[in-house]
Amino acid sequence: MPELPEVEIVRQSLSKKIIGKKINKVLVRNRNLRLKLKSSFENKLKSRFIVKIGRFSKYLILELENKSYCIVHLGMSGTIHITNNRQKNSFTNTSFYHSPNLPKKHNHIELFFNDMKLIYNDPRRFGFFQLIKNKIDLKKRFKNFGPEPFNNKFNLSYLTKYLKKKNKNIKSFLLDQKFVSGIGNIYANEILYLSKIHPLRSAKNLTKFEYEKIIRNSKKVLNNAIQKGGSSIRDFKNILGGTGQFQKEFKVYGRDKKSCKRQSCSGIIYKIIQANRSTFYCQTCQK
DNA sequence: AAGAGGCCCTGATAGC
DNA sequence: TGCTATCAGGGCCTCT
Repeated sequence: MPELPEVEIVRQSLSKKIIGKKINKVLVRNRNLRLKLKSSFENKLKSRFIVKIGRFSKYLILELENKSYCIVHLGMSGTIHITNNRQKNSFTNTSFYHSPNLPKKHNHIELFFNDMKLIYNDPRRFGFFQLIKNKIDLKKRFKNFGPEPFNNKFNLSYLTKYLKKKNKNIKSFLLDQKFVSGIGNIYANEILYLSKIHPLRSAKNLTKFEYEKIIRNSKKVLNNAIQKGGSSIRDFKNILGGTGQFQKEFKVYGRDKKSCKRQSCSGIIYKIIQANRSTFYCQTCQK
């Protein structure tokens, strides 16, 4: 599911709900997430206050008042919901309460606050919670990650230096978190479309102008997606159970055999498999 | 040592 | 209807 924009939406909405609140109780139903939860997990969170909710790349970072952290990754199918914890299954948001998509299975972790609880649901269990004891370790955790597209470090000299010596296609690099953090399969496809670059092009052979387009369009696509509340193609829900709207703006993702949305282009969108992932591109305007 | 490929897991959908 | 196969937004590990 979640690439940087979706995680940012969760961060923003969660911030409004649980900052300053105390975790009264921690309930774990399934410890076998991508990272197995240790037996000390509950006690390290219990009675702690949440002072801030940050985000790096596709990771949520809950900061606690004792300067430790809880990293949350949503994997492919993870969602976080906030509900009223007084009445069982009574959701604060009525549209969610009536939603047929109300999750029942796979609620693996619950954090109880005074007036509400946070529920982590993840059918595929590719996501995880990870406790980090201090700021130094937090820094270490992300030391091998490339900059986010919004970071000034993601600039022309960085791209040139990084890509010129390597032999891979540009799509693979956009998905490579060591190169750039936060882009996943949907947005990689959309960025290359906007940049009119064929996904199979060798990264080192792109022109300076094309590197600049990638930098510009990475920011643009992710910012637009955040503004639209993220993309919901199957699993993604915000914390009240609502869907994002950016999927309506997809130019290529999921548009196999459909016509190119560029007015001046009469091309068709093709789907290929690249590094085990679906790639969508316009045969005509992406060169 | 970069790069390709397999794998973790469940659920939705397509095809027979 | 019910089976099997395929695919899904991520990232880590292994092998060459």
